Amino acid sequence: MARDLIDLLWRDHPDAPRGGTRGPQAKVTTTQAISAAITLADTEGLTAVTVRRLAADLGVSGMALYTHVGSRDDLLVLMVDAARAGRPRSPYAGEHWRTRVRQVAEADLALYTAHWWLLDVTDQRTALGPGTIATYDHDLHAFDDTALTDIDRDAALTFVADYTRASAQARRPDPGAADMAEVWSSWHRRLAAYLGDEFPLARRVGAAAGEVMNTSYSPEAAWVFGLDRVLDALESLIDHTELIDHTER
Amino acid sequence: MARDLIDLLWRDHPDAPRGGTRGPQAKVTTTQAISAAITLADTEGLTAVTVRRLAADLGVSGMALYTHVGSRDDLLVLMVDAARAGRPRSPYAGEHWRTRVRQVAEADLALYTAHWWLLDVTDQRTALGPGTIATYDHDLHAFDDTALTDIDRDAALTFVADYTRASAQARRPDPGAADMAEVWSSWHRRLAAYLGDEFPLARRVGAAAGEVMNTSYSPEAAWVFGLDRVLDALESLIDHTELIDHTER
DNA sequence: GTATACATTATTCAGTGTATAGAGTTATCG
DNA sequence: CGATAACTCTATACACTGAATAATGTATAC
Repeated sequence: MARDLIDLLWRDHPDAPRGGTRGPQAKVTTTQAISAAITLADTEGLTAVTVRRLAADLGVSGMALYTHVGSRDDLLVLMVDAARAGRPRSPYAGEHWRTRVRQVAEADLALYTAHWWLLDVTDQRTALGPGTIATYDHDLHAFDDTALTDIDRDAALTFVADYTRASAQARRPDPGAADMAEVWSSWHRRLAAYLGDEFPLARRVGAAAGEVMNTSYSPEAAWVFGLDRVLDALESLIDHTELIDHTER
Repeated sequence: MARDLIDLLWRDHPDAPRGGTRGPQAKVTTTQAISAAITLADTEGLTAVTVRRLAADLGVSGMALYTHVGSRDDLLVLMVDAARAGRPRSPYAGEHWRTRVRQVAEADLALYTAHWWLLDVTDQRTALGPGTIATYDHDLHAFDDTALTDIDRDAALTFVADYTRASAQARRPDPGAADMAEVWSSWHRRLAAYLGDEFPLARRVGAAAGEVMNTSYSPEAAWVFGLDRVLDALESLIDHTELIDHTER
């Protein structure tokens, strides 16, 4: 096989080119390879998703994967689209755009939480996949009862998505967190010596923020609060647009 | 050598451990290696910064770098801190926090624009470097005339920094952009066939956003507009804090 | 029954970061 | 001065990575 990425992304579509019937039956399918790669990435991170390792997990040897997937980069795109396809796109609960957009942001954050490696894939070609497109369409509908132009609607969604991505990045359980703690405990004395009396503000604020991180601080609260700020920002845009819309007609 | 990262970060500090005087004179210094790595990353991207390639650029052979740098991961941290140390931290022009924060965001964006690879380094240990700390301190002072608590001040700065980072990511000149155009031109027909009549909203908005991207649209305008939204969001936080501050005294 | 199409495999190549061992150079100490 | 210790640099080697090639095996189509 080694079909084009676009055809692999849409492999469930009726018009997608299917493999011929001749030859031995394939031990694994593209879909199986992708889901095995996803569970592997979920448990051991994206760096564990090597061709050999994934092939071993599938009981197949190395190069056999290239029959079903094209390249490792293509595999990553397929993984992202499969993950997005699995994100809930249930009908919106609330009537107001604010509750809808909040719903979108929370579904997005939940997706990152379930698959942190999504933060590591930046390949633009994911935009061509059915899962990504379906999600994009669904999310855009959150702004249905606003007067935003198409371009502003896209920009607004991007704004929310970027905030969500940044928040997810901040909440991400760092596998090197233990290492960082170790690094800190062995170096903070020397760092203090280097700092001396300089940068009192940075030291005070950094210490406060750091303590809050390590103790009773709820990332959930920070997330909700920040999201409210984002929604406030969008509200000013949306109200402004409606105003213009009314006055110019 | 192979000093600890913390000592290499603070290598210009008077108390930093210096190398002994014995042995042959070093062909390269840590600082030289870092700046060579930065120019290499600027021109060819971070993936071009391999140990062998950088060593070749310096006229030195592979393993010699480990005398001055410890590991490639350490090198990346040193590169980031050096870049941050070079960011202008001029005294603030305006009196109002809004102009100050805008100044910070724009300096940050300029730094990303000069060194796109900064977006690729996520190592937490950069927080230990003098350049990073000095920048953090400087940026925190932008909120000096507000009543924000230390924790909120840190959160506010993070909010701005995250928006700037996301904007930079969006504006980043993708080296695979030509490839993406090629991919698009060879696949958009097939994609259209797969899409059929589905997702009309996504297609309309996506087309509008895509066209705007390729034509007369100014990313500068989007940046300024989004930054204004971010500042609006902070304003509601700051005003609210001052209100509480006044009433509770 | 033979030709064709397909899946899978072992082998191989060009990369990567880095551990190890050694060679060469220079300041310091007896 | 000569020996030693400290230091830089180099070559070699190892365990990885993604991927190209060619060969082997297997099922369908004619």
